[in-house]
Amino acid sequence: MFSLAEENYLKAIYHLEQQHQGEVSTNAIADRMDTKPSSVTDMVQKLADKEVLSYKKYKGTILTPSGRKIAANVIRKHRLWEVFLVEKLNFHWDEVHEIAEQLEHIQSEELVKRLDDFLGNPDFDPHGDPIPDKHGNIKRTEKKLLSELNKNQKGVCVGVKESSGEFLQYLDKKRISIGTKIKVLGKEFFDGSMVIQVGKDQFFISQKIAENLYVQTN
Amino acid sequence: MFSLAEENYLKAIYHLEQQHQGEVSTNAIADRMDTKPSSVTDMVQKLADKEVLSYKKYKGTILTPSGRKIAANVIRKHRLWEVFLVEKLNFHWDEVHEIAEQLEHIQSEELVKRLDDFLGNPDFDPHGDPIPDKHGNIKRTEKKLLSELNKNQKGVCVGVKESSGEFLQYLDKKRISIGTKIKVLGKEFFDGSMVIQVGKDQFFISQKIAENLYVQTN
DNA sequence: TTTTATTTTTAGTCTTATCTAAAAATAAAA
DNA sequence: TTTTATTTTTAGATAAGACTAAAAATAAAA
Repeated sequence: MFSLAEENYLKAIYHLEQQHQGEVSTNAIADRMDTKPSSVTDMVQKLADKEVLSYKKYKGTILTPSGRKIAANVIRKHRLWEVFLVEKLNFHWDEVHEIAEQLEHIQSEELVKRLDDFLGNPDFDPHGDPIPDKHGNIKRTEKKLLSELNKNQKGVCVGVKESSGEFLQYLDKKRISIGTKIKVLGKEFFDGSMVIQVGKDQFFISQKIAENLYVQTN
Repeated sequence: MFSLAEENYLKAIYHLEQQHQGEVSTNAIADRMDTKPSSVTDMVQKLADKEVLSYKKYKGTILTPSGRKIAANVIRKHRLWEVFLVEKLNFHWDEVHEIAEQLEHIQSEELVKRLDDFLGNPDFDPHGDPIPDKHGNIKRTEKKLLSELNKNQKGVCVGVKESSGEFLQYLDKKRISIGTKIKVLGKEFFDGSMVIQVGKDQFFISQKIAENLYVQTN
């Protein structure tokens, strides 16, 4: 059994691993968790003893498979609860994070199973982030076309299919570039057009645009 | 803001006040919370400083109105979550206590408000216990113990005093739940045992059973 | 390759909530 | 009313998780 603090460390390290690929530095963890590096060192040594991560002094840490599974399960619960809050309690997608941050620590496998079923076994949370399955596996989607995304899914722009000047100039005007996050707010099935969110701007795009933008959804 | 431990103390003291009417002893709190009396003394002094209860050495403690309100709110959340678990996630009424014990500490007024609406503003939890309103007021009903009824009197089951798994499972076996009509066919004054009618079944129950079932007679 | 800057760790302290053991107060019994 | 038993409190210790300040290791710059 892991304490609330331990779970939060594992979760933070998991997320940092995704971003930076590989070992995570003490300072990076401290930054993300808003604590001091010395506190991180203490905790990381404790978690290394529990064999949920491997740690070498001054060399950073990396989760073990068992640590990764625990972290993924916390994230699973977080995202399932976010779905509950938005879909069932009608919260807005920007109001749910802090509450889910508490709910993610409720311990009951049965509860998670039933909640998952109650919500219709969703694959994504309200922000479009994928929900890990009970084994901690995330459905890792390779880059896809923006046009393949559905309502409420989110992606990061990783490339373009067509690279004509007109198209790239259009993207510049809309402030879309490699690394830009895009969220699908609505999708019209008749003509494949979309309403998307880019930064704080929301606007309409045609299917032709959406079919020429590669996004990554994990 | 009160810590998880503080909330649990307030809740325990609240329940003990109901039972014993008036000041609550240090030992009683320790018993209920499964801690040592010395720990209780420490916490009670701390809570007295915070003015949620009043405490005089060796004389026991009693909640202040503000302490009582906080306790009632924790109980409100506990019972609302129990309704959620049973009504929405199809848990059985003997499986929900421990999970609700965790959920009751989630901090978000908005969440409670929306949960309450989502559940249809229930007045009672799955065990028949009343759910305090947002001000901490409880709708007090005229319930009595089945053991107080005499031969030929009738009542409707409205709650349980004990809610251990064993007892709830016994009731299931006998097909007794909230709303079930019960008629006393016979009562043995020597040991308080009864013969009762539930639906078309007639059977014997011990005094211990009768003392843990609440009924309403009007 | 030194020197300087940055990162990370260690050592020691603090708070919360718990415990044990002993002392003090209250209640019960002789 | 004195003695005995019970309850409650105090004193001191411990564990988790955080902090500050200083030391050690690594990385960057001269």
